Amino acid sequence: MHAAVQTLQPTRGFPAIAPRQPAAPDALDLLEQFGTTVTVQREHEIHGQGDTAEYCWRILTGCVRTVKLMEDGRRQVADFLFAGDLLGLDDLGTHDFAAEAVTLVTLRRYPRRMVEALADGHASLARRLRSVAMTNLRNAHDRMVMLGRKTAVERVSSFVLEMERRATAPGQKLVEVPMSRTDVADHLGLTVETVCRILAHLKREGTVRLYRTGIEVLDRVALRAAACDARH
Amino acid sequence: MHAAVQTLQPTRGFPAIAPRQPAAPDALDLLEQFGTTVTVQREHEIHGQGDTAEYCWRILTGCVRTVKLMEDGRRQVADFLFAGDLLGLDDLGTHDFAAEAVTLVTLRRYPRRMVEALADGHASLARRLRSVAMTNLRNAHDRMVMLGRKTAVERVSSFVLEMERRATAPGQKLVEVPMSRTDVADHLGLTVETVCRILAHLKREGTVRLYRTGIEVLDRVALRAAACDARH
DNA sequence: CGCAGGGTTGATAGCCTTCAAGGTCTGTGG
DNA sequence: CCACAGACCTTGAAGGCTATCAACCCTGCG
Repeated sequence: MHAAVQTLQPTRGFPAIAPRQPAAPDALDLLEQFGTTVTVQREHEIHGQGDTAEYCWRILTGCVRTVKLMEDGRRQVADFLFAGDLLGLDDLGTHDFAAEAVTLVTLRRYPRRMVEALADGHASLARRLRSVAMTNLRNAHDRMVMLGRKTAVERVSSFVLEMERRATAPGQKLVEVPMSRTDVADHLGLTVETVCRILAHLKREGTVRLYRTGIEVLDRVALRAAACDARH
Repeated sequence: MHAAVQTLQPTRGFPAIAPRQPAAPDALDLLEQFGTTVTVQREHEIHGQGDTAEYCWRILTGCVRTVKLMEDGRRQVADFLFAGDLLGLDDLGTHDFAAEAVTLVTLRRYPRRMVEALADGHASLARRLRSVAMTNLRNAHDRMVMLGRKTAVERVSSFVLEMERRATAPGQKLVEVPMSRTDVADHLGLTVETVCRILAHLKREGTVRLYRTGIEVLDRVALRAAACDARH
């Protein structure tokens, strides 16, 4: 959300997204003195599934996906994270999913041990950590409804709307969609082909326009209707 | 909407399940002085979706379901809770789902305001609250894999195994399944008919035996195989 | 220029849903 | 005690949504 900016040149490809609250005081600032800035190349791992949770991160630029794998290779993308989002705070001793860089990513890294220690002494930080976990839990519940009860059209439409909300640079019309169709499919519990077909359908209907790494929403009303009420 | 809430003593009917850690000191004990024991009749609401989060609860006996509803009536049961489980701790200002009694339920109720206040002064409680939220988050992630990537047979098999782990009285062979087939279906993202058919299938295979309000696992190896590896 | 990987589109198959009809159990009232 | 109503459960048949399989396109890159 704001983070003292590091000594890094802007990355090409994926634009930094402006923070929601430019200069609000945040209990997480307490961590700043223990932070280190790191970069991770695209498609590289930030942490693995089952890794001991030594660090947590705040995303400065780029896009991260959190992934759970089944033994036979079936994959579920739990979430996509963007600039300002937090990663790895809400884990017990080990990370229960892998985190991978979708684009080139810059992160601010904090030792979990320090987070825990500081939280013991600062109730405001403890509250903030709880709030983060609860927000993530709420999102997880929404996603359970999506995966359990929504049709393919509703899932894809919901996804586009969520990306519009979370991954659009201010003043931009274009929704950044840096992840592959496979990533989207594994996030929505669908196949690549189904995601493609539904995006093509939305395009034919004049609801969206598709670009190389982005989507433009042309008819937000129609998209919202498709997101919640695709069955007639 | 807090129907049928009354202070009362322990009920018979649904057997109490022994807590995991009989006498371990628990930071949540700090809340005990602010607790009230209440009962809720079966099929009555404990809190509604969107209610302000005034209270949280610990379940003493019975079974609770947490439910999210879509406008058109589609329903997702996020979780089933049993004796020893906590409810409503991991919400922000409002509950983002409803909690309903599946059976007659007895609860220990605590004011959220007190929880927050105590947590500010007791780091151990704050840690415990974080741990609860993180455990729930982890479960939610597992459920996302189930809903997004598992087949119907795998979901039902996983469900039976989970109930065996969470809802079996110690020394009992019978897995208590107090919720209706509809509840199970809405939990697994399936229809009632599919749940029935798959249970019947598992019965024919000799994997389980079905009773009125319970299931007996006859072949745990086969069930585990069906839970993770139903595709050949 | 050829190759590799991702994206798109088409045809077919299959899993699960939908629709329909009985069956079973429980609580209630005669 | 028995009959009956209603809710839930079970099973069958047919259809639809999405997956699977396959081919082709497009783009970036060595």
